[in-house]
Amino acid sequence: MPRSSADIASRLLDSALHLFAERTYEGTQMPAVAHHAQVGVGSIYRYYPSKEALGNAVFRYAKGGLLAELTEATARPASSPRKEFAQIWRGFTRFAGGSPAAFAFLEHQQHDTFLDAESRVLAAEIDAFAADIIERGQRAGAIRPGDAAVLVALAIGAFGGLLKSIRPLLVTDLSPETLADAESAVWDLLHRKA
Amino acid sequence: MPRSSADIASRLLDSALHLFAERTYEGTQMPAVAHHAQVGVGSIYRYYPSKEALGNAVFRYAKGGLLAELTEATARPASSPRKEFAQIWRGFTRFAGGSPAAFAFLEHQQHDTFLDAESRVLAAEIDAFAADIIERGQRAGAIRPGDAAVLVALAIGAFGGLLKSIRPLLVTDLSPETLADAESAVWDLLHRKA
Amino acid sequence: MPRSSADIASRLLDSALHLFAERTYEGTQMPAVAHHAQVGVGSIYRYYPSKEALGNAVFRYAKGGLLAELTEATARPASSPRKEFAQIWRGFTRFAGGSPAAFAFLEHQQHDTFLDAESRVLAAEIDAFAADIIERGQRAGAIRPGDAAVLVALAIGAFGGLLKSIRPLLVTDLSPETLADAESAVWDLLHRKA
Amino acid sequence: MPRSSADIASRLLDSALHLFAERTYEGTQMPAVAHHAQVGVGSIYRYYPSKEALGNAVFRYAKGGLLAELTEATARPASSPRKEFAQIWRGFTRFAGGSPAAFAFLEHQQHDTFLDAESRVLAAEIDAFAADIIERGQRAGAIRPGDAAVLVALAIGAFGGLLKSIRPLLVTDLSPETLADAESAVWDLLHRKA
DNA sequence: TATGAATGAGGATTCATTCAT
DNA sequence: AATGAATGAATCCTCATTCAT
Repeated sequence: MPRSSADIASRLLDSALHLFAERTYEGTQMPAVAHHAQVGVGSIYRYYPSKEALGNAVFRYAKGGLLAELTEATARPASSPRKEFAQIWRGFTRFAGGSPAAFAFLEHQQHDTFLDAESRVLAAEIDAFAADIIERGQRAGAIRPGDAAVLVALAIGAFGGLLKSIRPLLVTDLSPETLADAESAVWDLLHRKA
Repeated sequence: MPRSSADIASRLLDSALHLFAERTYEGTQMPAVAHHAQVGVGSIYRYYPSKEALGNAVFRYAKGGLLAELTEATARPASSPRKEFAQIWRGFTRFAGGSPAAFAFLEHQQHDTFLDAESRVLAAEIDAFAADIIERGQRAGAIRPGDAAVLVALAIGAFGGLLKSIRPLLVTDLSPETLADAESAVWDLLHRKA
Repeated sequence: MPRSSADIASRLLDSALHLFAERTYEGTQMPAVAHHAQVGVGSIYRYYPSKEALGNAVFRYAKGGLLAELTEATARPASSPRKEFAQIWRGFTRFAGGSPAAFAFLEHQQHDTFLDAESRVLAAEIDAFAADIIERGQRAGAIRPGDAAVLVALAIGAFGGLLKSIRPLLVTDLSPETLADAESAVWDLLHRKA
Repeated sequence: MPRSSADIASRLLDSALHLFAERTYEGTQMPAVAHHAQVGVGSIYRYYPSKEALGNAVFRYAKGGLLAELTEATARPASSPRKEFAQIWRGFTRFAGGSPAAFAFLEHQQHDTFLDAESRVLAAEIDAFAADIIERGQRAGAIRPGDAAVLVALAIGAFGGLLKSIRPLLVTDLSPETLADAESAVWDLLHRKA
């Protein structure tokens, strides 16, 4: 089972993501990452110049994954705001189901200690993406008025809360009914009542 | 102005809370806590046997503060589930406004690394308290059916998201209108539609 | 035998000087310095922020010691250039005898890797001090003409070579006759022949 | 343009010499040597079993070069001790001019950490060669009496000091006059005065 | 034969904790 | 009781050396 360079780099990314998600960036030691990735400590530094760089790579990997999922989920035009919300919900669900660690890691609030400028830009992009959808819904009269950023925060917060409430953070452990109930609850949070 | 024991102990708690909220439990050094509390490093150990103990004390201090606020907010019986929700919302708002650091700290997901059994019990109590209120509302037909824990998670998550969206985490920076809008949005999340 | 702060700082300086002289700055490990000074590794960092800072402190300590010795040796005016040379020679001899490690360390050529600006200034001062004496001797007609810096380099180089030739670098191991012979040889190197 | 084995081995030697001279043996990394020699790191180990072995090879290469230069310079019998000294001086000058790095490297004092027995023998040979010349001069009454080793040390030290005083260590940067002046100064150091 | 990615022991530095004052 | 200097285990990172290609 020969390991290519890309292989090692990505295994390091995955290992770091898992450990950071579980025990915090600060609480994870480089040797632990190496061990989890089944690689020598020194090898980490061949791919990432420092722990901080690794932290940023992990952040961008996770955030980028979410962005990709959302982009894909909303690729085909939805026939109604409710449908578009369903697409988004599905994107989040798939992302959280496919990469629970990535979702958990992004939920952490302590990124400020190591994020660099580029990472912050990416984070802002996602926020803009989400705010844009909300604003379209508002113009269509389907979503309640008010600061789009606030509505985004409420909705994503709710989704995050839902995930946090289950251990380990596996959406797949939620029954389809529970998930559907949660979806309509969050839709009601956003929806403009008649 | 000699300082009483209780004085030092509580200043340490406050300082630790602030720093933990800002830079993570793992990312905060004991000397930093001592410095912030204007106390010698050695003194910390007269009040808290270890960093872990301090971390748990801080957690219980914060969680206990929230519980107290919620208990007080719901002290007088509410005339309707919507009113009771308003009480709860007010409790959260007051708590987050009065101790932003405490709220921020509780939002961190990484407590698992240092929480002891007693702290976990306290955390469970709050959850039970919240679930109980939801269940009462469900029995009264005012809150949508479904797993109460899930609804709690969604609502608290939404509130947390709202707070996270503003920097620094100061509810007091939100306009009364925004806050009111958010409150009804979250109520709609919980409310059983006709 | 309680150890004062100044005590530790200076013992660290001495230990580092000895080890740097013996095995190079690069070849000396911080734990070795700590061990030699009978101090914990961490303590080094209470007095010197980094190995580089320690290296510079050692350099300034050694160079400053030489400057002090030379200043003292030439404190009282000499009645002739030859007498002044004898004073200088005595200064070097006393310095090399009293702090063999300091002399040996200064003879190393590899300081460039860690010296900071302040250290370089000090080094330049000594050079100026020496050049000044040579120039006075030249004006008095006692020292051969030519670039003073070159003459300084030749004379100090000769003295350094003398020291290097004995192991361990102890001037005190040289017989008074040998030392006197060397002194007149170096004087002849400088002296203007009739 | 495939490179022969000897080619690689000698380029490694040159590169190592340059880097060792500039940044110390301890301060030079094997990858840096490989890079400078435009060779893969692994290749070093095909020619030199270890860094220590490379260090010794470099030392012997440099010291051997000096010995060769001196041997050649003194090949034809000199008509007087002063002429013989001129030959030696010329040998040193040519060596230092032709291989500044080699000369600089030999001036380092810290070889003790890695020199093996064979290298020490070679070093002793050079010393003997020089002492022998001095002793012949003494017997001829041209050089001052005293320990030959001490005189060698003084003279070579002076020459070394001269070189050190210029940056970068290039004899070729010294004017012919300065060089001639220095030569007679050092001769006066050795010369028996009437 | 030449390479350079992979390794892990070793080096500089940090920080929770102790203890003499 | 309060302090903060001292400590050394633990952390991040480097680099001599190996080995599969």
